[in-house]
Amino acid sequence: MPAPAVRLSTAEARRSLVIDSAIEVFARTGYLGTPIANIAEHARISPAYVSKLFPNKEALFVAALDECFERAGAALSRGAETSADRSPDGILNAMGGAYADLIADRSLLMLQVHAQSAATIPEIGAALRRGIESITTMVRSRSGATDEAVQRFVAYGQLCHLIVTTGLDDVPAEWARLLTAGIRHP
Amino acid sequence: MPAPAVRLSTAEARRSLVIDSAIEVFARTGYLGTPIANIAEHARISPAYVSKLFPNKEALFVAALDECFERAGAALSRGAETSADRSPDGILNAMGGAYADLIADRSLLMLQVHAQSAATIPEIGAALRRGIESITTMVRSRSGATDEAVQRFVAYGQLCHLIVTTGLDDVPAEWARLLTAGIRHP
DNA sequence: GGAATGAGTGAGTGTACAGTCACTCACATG
DNA sequence: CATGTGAGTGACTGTACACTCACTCATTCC
Repeated sequence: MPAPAVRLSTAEARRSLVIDSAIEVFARTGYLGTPIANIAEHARISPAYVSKLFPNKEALFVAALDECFERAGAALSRGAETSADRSPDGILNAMGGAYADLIADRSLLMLQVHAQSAATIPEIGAALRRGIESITTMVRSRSGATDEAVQRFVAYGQLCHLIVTTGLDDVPAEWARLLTAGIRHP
Repeated sequence: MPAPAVRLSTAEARRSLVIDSAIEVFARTGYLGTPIANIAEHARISPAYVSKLFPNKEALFVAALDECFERAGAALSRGAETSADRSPDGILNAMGGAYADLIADRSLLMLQVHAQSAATIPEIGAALRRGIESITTMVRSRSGATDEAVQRFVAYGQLCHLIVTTGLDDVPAEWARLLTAGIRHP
């Protein structure tokens, strides 16, 4: 009978689901702080099968990080497309807004922070550089902004990471207000 | 007279030495990635005694982080004092230079990155906020710069962290040059 | 029906590590 | 010399966790 033309591998589907879970759970507790078993539980799968789908924990983290940058790039791209103001600064601004929307749940952002902390593991450092490269080049080419403006865009993105990791939003003090002023973030 | 071969030191002196070691070793391998035994070895002391000097690993990390912000604050303060240009921007600039000198060895900087990754542990998050508060308020009061300029100062400091953790200096590519351009760092 | 393939797991194994505890030894004081 | 105090440690305990392996079960194909 007209069975599916291509035999779909359920393992591939599982891999995607596990990566989704990995992004969420790694983001919460970090690379070393997250047992594979917690990711397995979140994906409603046995720990043994996670270990069968990925050669080791490091590879799973890298896969999650890659996917994270994939999504961030897509969001920035969408932001650039839908910007009403077509000037370089206008497009940069729209991209910033799209990024802020994307990280309304903090998983993508937190995963980057954890990756920075684990960047001495060669594969993780390499994945991080790949991701930053893809973001940087895309921001530059899609906005047409100057090098200085792109650098500033990234710098304020990093400030945003600091604000979120330390929960500065909820600190009712002058110095905290100073740091968070005008920064779009969750 | 001739000093005895083996000299017992006071617990207070030991604590300082252990904190020095902790800054260096934690900076290299992170909070969860660093066994207490490695810090003990670096301090030429038994692991058991480290556990006697600090109630637990978390407290040791917090002590190291506090000391790290202490040193950073002192460096910024020195930078502000010795600035030839007494305008707010000139002082900010001098502080940036002093900070860049301080983190020539990357320990202080890396420790902050690891602290961000471990900030969900309440005591570590609190220590991080304390440190950032002290830096921010001191930069503001010593430089007399506007809120916006202080915010920018911190944002580019965070960019500097990104550059160091990912080793962007050693990446010979256009996008990497764009991000590192004009940033003073080790 | 029955063989082959591949999804998925339970029950381990080995190891690393935080924290403890009973102890030894250095030194100051009377 | 005797004794008290505090520096410093070796040996241990309990636990958590990455990864393995022999296995079961469902589906597909002949």
